Amino acid sequence: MKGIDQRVAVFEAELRQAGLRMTQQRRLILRVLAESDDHPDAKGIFTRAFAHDPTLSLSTVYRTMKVLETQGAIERHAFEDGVSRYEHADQQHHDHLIDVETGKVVEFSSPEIEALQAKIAAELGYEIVRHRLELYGRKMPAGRRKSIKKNA
Amino acid sequence: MKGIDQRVAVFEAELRQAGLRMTQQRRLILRVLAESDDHPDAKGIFTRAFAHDPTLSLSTVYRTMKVLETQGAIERHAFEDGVSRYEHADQQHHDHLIDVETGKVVEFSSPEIEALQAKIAAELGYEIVRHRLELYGRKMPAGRRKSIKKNA
DNA sequence: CTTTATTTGCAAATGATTTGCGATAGGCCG
DNA sequence: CGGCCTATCGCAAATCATTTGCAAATAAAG
Repeated sequence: MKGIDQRVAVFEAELRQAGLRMTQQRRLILRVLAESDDHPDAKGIFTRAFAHDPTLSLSTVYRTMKVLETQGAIERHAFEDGVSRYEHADQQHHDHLIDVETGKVVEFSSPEIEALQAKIAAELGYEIVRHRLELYGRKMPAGRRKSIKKNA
Repeated sequence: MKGIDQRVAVFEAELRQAGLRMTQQRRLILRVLAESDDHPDAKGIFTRAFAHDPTLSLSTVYRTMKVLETQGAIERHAFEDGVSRYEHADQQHHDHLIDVETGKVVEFSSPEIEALQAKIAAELGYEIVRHRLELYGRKMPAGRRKSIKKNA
């Protein structure tokens, strides 16, 4: 858990510059987010934050998420379950692999896939603005990790 | 518009075999779907079908879509706007490119990307069950279709 | 410490999708 | 063809996640 205070400070500066305020609840939510290494949804964030401040309301969480997203401090994702999940944006771009059994989210990135996407879009006459790539998978029995053969 | 009746007949057989019934509304919705080459949502399907049968209800559309999906007759997608969109499933696998300006959906498929996905998943110890790949793009001025350079 | 515009909490409003229930109608039998 | 039985339908009410109106609370600036 290092760097959280700095991150909060940076965000506060951005807020100020946008004419917004750094409130107790925003500070708290920011902290909860920085301490999370998973992809919690609004209710999850609310629950964790509520433990520190029982006066916090769920709508404040939603409103704060929107502000954070607008400021580029977090990223919002909507996986198959439909709800919005969030993660702080201080990391490089990546996509997600979701374990269909446990719901666990694994991050990965592939320049090759990105390049292919750009190529495909270009062939169709488009340039990519953004994309969404989610793999839903099941853990393989350890041992045949390297065989990517056609035994699907 | 050919083959629709056959498609409906095939589906009717599948239904029967599952102990379900082929009703007027299911027939109608199936027809509307077969005649659509876009990716309509429940409301859109309802509107088109309602024009042929003003007694149809929206809940019936939702219920029917679930049945159709369970029977494997259609595929359901949820793009960024959140609503479920449907398309008939009698075509080979493909992904989607959504025009961010017009909302138009273009279909494409890329064996290379599929292969890369499988490879990445395998490296992480997973085998892919399914995936979701959506490109959100903007139409390029015709002329530089082939240049996929770094002029983003 | 006062002022003032931003935020908050709460409750009510949305919007998409689902569901309970009584009425309707397919599919099957005779 | 006439009925029976259960699947399905239409409708209204219920969910669920998320948003919003409004009055009270509170940052931030002077």
